[in-house]
Amino acid sequence: MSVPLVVLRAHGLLGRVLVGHEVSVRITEVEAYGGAADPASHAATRTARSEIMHGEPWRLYVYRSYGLHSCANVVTGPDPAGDPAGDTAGAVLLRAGVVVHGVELARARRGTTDDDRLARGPGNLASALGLGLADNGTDLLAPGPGVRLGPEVPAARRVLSGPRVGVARAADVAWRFWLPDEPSVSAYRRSPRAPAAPRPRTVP
DNA sequence: TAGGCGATGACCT
DNA sequence: GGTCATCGCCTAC
Repeated sequence: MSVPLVVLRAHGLLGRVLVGHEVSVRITEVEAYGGAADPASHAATRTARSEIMHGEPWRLYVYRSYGLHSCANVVTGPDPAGDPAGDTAGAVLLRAGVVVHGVELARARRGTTDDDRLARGPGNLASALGLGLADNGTDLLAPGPGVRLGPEVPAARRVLSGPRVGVARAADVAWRFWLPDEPSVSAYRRSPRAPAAPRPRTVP
């Protein structure tokens, strides 16, 4: 079985720079979400909000969580190899990063001077970049000012993976990826609504 | 149209 | 470790 496109895209985004509103972040942690077949994905139910996930790849999908935090995703587009219908609307949630440009502005937006925590967690990352619902649908590859992705970077030599944070469904799918030895990577927390984790068969 | 939920994060013990 | 703020969506009626 081939690796889903969204997982390849998630790996490719690690180490890449996302330029926001006068702040740039090097991405250190991501989560992959499949399309209709992934019950944890917003694309599992096709609604007005998730419609963008079924559209063009490399668009920014911003949604609001708990009424307080904005979370930013990169739409990866259909995966013809993964679904004969080509209708697996994948997206990669940007979970954490390191501010590499505009640190002062990011500190002001976040209200902290702890640089490791400026973009730690999806809500904080979006906050540091100044991303909001107004940025939803932005073409991340379009040249010029505005939110966009920096150039591709060589694949990371080592990428760690684990279960996705905070999801109630498909909570044990290890589609969370992060770079080792990065203090900006957020801590794992299982959703209280997720069923109990399977007991590991061997102790590492 | 009303009610409930959630891909969070900060704070408290 | 646990609790809770807070509001945009989604679903059911």
